[in-house]
Amino acid sequence: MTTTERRPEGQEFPFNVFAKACPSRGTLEHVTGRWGALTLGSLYEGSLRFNELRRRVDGVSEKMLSQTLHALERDGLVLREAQPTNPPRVDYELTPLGREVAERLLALIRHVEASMDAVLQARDRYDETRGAR
Amino acid sequence: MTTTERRPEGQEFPFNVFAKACPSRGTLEHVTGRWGALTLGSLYEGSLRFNELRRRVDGVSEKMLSQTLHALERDGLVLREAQPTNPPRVDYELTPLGREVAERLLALIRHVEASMDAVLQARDRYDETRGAR
DNA sequence: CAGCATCCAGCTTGATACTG
DNA sequence: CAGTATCAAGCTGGATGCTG
Repeated sequence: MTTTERRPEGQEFPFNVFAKACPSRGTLEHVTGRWGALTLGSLYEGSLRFNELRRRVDGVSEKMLSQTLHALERDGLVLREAQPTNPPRVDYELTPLGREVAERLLALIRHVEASMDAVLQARDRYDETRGAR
Repeated sequence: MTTTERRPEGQEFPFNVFAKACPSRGTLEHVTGRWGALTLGSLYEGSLRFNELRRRVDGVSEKMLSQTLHALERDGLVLREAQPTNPPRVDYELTPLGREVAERLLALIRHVEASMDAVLQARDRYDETRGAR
């Protein structure tokens, strides 16, 4: 009856991203954040080394990539494998959980990419009608 | 042959979110941003007024919600319908395009929520092994 | 190669006050 | 109700320099 009810009966999740205090909101932000999304998307195609990732994710800084990878690793979405060689070699790959998440994420990304013509047209219309403000 | 090839043959999209300059990256950020995601998710269940949205999206400020709605409206994902009544009444709802995007987004959100037990366990493991640094 | 530590500019955000 | 305007503050994130 309350307005906070958000789940169909009998399928209640304990976690609700719409609630400020829910930890799922933090994980969603790691996943959908600017660099998190692109990192997961890149790793979906296979494991990559640090600097390979850096090149794939156009525009990411070393610091941000490192930070992003730590968050994703801590959340159990990315696996870090360091070879004790010289020079050092570290491979990053998705965990099974990371793969599931990345699949959904990529479905979203691909759909956004495929919608960009419509989006750009919508922007033009919007800017035209209210452009002069 | 180059490392920038990211699409299967014959199915090339003109927009690639992995490229820094691609406008799809901006739209993806509107969609997946902290408030964008929760706004789209809320509107998926039906049209809502400004302050209803504000209550649904726990923690959003007036300013951020307003800003978020503008971006989503401009991208053609949200429709703003203002009734010229007094007091004013404004309803926000998803466009067909917004609906398609929100569907993918919600699939992601639900999966993250459903994975939180595993995520929390992964965090515990991570903090335990490297916690003392 | 694969990072971490530090510094700091600037953008994002939240609070507050005000308008139609 | 449905916003806009303004301002301070804090966090994000880039540049730089250094380590193993």
